[in-house]
Amino acid sequence: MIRKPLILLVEKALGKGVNSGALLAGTFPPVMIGVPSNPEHGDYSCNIAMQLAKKESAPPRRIAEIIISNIDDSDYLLEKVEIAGPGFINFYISQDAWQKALLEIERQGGSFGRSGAGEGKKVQVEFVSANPTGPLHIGHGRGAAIGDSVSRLLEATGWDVTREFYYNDAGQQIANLALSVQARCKGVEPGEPGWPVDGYQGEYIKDIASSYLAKEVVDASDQHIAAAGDPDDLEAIRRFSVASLRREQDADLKAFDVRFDVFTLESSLYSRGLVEYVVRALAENGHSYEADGALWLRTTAFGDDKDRVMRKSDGSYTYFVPDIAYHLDKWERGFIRVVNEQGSDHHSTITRVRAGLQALGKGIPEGWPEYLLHQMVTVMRGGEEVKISKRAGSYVTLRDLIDEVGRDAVRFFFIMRKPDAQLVFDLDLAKEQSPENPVYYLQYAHARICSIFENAAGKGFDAGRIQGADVVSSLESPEELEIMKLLSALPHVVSESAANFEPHRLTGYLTDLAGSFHRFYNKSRVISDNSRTTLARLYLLERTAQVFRNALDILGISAPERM
RNA sequence: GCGCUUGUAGCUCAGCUGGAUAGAGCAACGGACUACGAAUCCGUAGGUCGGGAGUUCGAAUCUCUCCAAGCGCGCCA
Repeated sequence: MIRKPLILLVEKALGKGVNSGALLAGTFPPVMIGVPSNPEHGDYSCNIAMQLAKKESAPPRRIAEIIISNIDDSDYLLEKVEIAGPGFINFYISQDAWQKALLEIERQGGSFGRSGAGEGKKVQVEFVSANPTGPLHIGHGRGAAIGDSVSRLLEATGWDVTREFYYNDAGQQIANLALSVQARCKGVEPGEPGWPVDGYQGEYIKDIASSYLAKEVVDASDQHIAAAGDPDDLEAIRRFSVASLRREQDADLKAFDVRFDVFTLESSLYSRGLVEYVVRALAENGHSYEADGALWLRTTAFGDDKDRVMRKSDGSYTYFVPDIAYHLDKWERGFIRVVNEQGSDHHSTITRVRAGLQALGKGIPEGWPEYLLHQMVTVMRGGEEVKISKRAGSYVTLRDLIDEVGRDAVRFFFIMRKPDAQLVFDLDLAKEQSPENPVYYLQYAHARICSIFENAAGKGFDAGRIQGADVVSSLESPEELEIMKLLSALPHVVSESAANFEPHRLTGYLTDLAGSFHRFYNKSRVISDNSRTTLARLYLLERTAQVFRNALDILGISAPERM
């Protein structure tokens, strides 16, 4: 909000410098504006003069002088401009500009922080994509939180987002699932004769078996299945089991407030003939060959370290063939961008999927689709690591976590660190609703502001109906300025978060904002005998609350008015 | 052995895409409520940015090389 006009000022100054002959013509690097770590160096600084020193063959400080002398600050954005150190240009923003920024925040209201940068173009975000072989666990939770936040960030920057969930409803894992349920139907326990190799041992398998025998009906998001109740009908068991688990996962996602626009079933790629089509197309393009009774794709031609089997000697396809078919389908549905959010344990699929898409020769860009990988979550309970094993049935489910910790805290914890760093989830700490928990820290800030508004209302002040233009000039204390500076940074933080798929930047921003509010609160009284100061501060806090709500909304976290 | 990711204060982590004196929260110690929510604030202490070399005006950030951890490296998904 301040940064952009500043960049424009510098760019215009460069242009004027060229016109007057003081600077050499040519292309300039993009103007970068940074925030100095030392506040004495101004509100913003620019290093363009040092970057140009070589090209202009002039000392950076002289270039900086030329730029400064050509700056036309007609809107009185700047208090002063200085050259410092080796050639930094330090900008000191006028109080007037910070104060006026508040008026702009009020004007933009709920849309402040958002932008139209994506121009309404279509982007698909695929995430979670858990197979229906068990409830969602804590790892899926991280994927759900990151995927949903990134989707919201993309929406906030003007993209038309489709949230998509892909699941494997065929194949070996599902066969195992069906066999496990069947064994339970027949009263076979894990380890006993007749228990399937690699069977799923969790309690939920037993539950599905008894529901099946009781001929229950299951309604999942995309399926309506009535149990046959016949323990010998493996196909009926498979369909019932998948639907049952889909229903459970739907409920988990709903509890987490994560919704999907499209569910794609792997089986549909076969039934629509897409898998066969892809295999044929790859063969026709000369990228496949037969060896050892199998059909191979020459992925080494596209950067892989070895070729991969497409069709096994038993005639079935390996998982990555439907994956390619699925992504071709995404492309043909018109998504110029696709973001796949998944666990980093699947990172080896990236090369294969992209290789397959390149081999199809459809003109799909090499870097398409984009991938966003998150590292593993380790769960600590009682100071010990909880081992996650789906087959043994011992793991923390997402549902347990939400029930114990609360949806907002779980979401916040999952996104507060950059996705590619491992996450230690300390259950005991997260359950403890203490101030160590950063989500309480910032929700408290919002609740505290709302509480001030209530008090103000009791004294006849309506924080929502203050004429900002009349009072903002009273806002000039260091604490007030600190808040104003942070507020106007929101659009930049949102666009950077979205561009890099880094929701944690926004959580960090919110923690900073909460901190500067709490500092202000402890230092200054909002409601006082001085009505002009009171009105000005209420006006400032009204904008602050707005920014909390806008930013928390982009993260899918609530902004409670009391706690 | 190869690939991806990570390594920053005692612990958990930031560090705005190469900028100026590396930051925050916990934990430790010392302070602040007879007024708007003390779920808060202020102060003190705490560092070889894993080690080494290189690139340049300038490196936690880029390159190379070691060391350590996690995850991959199936005719599993």
